[in-house]
Amino acid sequence: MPELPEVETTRRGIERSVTGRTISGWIVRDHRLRWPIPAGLEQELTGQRITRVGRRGKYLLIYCERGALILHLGMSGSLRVLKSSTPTTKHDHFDLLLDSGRTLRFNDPRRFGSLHWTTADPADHKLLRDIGPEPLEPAFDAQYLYRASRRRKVALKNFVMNAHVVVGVGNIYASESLFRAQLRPGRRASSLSRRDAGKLVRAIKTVLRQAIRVGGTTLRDYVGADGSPGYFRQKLFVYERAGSPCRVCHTNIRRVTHGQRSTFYCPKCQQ
DNA sequence: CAAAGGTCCTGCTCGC
DNA sequence: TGCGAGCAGGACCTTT
Repeated sequence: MPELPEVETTRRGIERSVTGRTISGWIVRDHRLRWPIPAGLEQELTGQRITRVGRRGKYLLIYCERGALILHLGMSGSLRVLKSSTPTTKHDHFDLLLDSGRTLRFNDPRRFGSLHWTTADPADHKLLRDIGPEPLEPAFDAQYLYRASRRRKVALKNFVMNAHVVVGVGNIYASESLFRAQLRPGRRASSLSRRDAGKLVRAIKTVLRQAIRVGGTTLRDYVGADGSPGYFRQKLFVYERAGSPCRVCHTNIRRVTHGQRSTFYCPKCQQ
């Protein structure tokens, strides 16, 4: 999916168009997502003003006067700001109509996305309650990651992709961050030294920040709120580069599988 | 046919 | 023996 940089790009992309606007309508065309879109939201939402657009991990938070929408883009979801008269296409699941004559439209072919409504603090929601720190916040530091990795037998790659350890790092950025930190993805998490933990934390922060700066990574479906792709794909060092020479040492990049997901690394740069 | 950016849930194993 | 945490695998989908 959309990993953290793509979700953050979407957040920034919709922020200006929706903040302060009043919701004038709600249309559900296909309620089938990871969980069915809650019924009765039209009553709930119509007439409310949107106060803020936030993000927690890969979840977008659309705060309204009397509650908040919690939206996940899943593997193939995208959220766009369009004129409400724009014709719909396949896999358009819902429209959040605004008093500006525009609409927030969610499209998701694979239906792994989700939408929840809460009148409580989203941080207390079941989906968000127990997840790890934000990778770009100071709380995510070498000491935290080092401690969290003690006695953990999983591969480092799976460890950093675990949302209970740190949020927002998915398959692309896990491989890219481990390359930048010069660490083998298949190593046991427990083998991290304090120094390695520091390198990995810095690598994750740098990679995510750089990706956000260029609007994320577009491989297939992903587009930002204005329909434009992200440009980080051109900056990838290892992801989807199996068989191609490493951009640093020219050794061929390898692809292996960890927990049914592809992992890419340079056998020379990453030890 | 395989694989594609996510993550929740289940059931098993391991170690205290 | 019992318990909880950690871990692997399955499940959910459509498209290329």
